[in-house]
Amino acid sequence: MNRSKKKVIQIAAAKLFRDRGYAATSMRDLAEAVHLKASSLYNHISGKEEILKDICFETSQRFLEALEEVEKKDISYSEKIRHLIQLHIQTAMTDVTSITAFNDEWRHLSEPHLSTFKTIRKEYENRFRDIIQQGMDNHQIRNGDPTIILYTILSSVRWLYDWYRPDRVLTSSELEDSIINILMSGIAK
Amino acid sequence: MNRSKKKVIQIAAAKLFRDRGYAATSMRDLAEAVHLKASSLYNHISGKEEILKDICFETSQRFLEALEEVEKKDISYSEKIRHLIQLHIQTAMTDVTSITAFNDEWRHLSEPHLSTFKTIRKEYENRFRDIIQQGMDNHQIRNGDPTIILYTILSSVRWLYDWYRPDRVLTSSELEDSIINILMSGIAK
DNA sequence: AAAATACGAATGAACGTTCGTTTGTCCAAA
DNA sequence: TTTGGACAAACGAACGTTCATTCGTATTTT
Repeated sequence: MNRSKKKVIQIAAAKLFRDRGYAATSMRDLAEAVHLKASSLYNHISGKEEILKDICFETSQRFLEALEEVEKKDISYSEKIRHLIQLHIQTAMTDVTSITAFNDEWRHLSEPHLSTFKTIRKEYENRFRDIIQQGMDNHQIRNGDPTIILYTILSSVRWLYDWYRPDRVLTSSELEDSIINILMSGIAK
Repeated sequence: MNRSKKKVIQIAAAKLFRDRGYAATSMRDLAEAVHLKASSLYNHISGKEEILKDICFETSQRFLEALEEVEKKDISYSEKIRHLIQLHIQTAMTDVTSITAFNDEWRHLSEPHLSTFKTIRKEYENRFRDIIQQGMDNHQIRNGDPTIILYTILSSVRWLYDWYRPDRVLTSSELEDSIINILMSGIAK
């Protein structure tokens, strides 16, 4: 039944990890956030790192699945890139918490999870970069170093989870359009 | 006399803060990095947070001074923005370490430093945003939400200090040109 | 229906470890 | 002779985690 309690802990943890970072979040902090004592947490999870591990791998799983779908779509390469940018923006806004772990806190994983995560992340980047490269080969994307383009895209949306809170006046699609427009067409007139 | 020793500690600390984060860096780790014992550090610094504080405020000081210079320059607004992007790229590459503290680890500051830092940072952002706004008013920059543009620019270079190491094949000016080109003109053909 | 059993969930107390920091001592340079 | 720097030892506090126990609620046995 109560599979939900683990999820509750995970979500509260993701929120704390975002606000204070993994290392600066104590199990007692986390316990308080879910109205428990620290010791009670261990009825639901096996340890602090398990939480981080679960968040990281669930998020990477979601990104990989979404990438897979984009790859399969029968659309132009620049349209695929558009979709992927959209994916990152959407994820940053709908899943404000997990993104932090995925982007920043994964380095606190210990082996063997750390290596596994790095491999998965590297694979995601490679496949994203392939799409950029193909976009260049097909004259849909301006020539340049695909790695620089990749990382610039990936990090250009990193401010969203520091900044974006669901109660903003800006709708998500306005944000989406603006950012995609900057990355695709630049800010200069 | 030995003001230099404090600087050595500060630089080693910045490096560790970048690699492991402030909270996950112990004074014993730091001591080892400068070939001292933990207790000896206190002959040169007053505590862990002082290091972080110094890094954060020295870096913000440098950014503010550079901004000031750009503001004074008699060039177009899009050229000013170009200069500011350049500033962030250059800083990320020449001062790989401090940037982390300035971008990520400042939140571990405690009051009153935290509030002071936030204020300074906010001021920097406001003046940067003003330049973007003026660029729009003078039809040099595409219309849009200046805040979105600001944060997209600021975070689009965030990958550099995770990724860039001085021993790369890519020269800094190649990197500069590429990133500025993406932000100013976009990636689409 | 009542009694016995099993189990999930929560807790306080305590564990060993590591944290940042302080203290007192020693030595070398000035 | 003074002073600055390095160090070992020790400090209380906080860390993640374990453990024995308790409570309430199902499930099974009588």
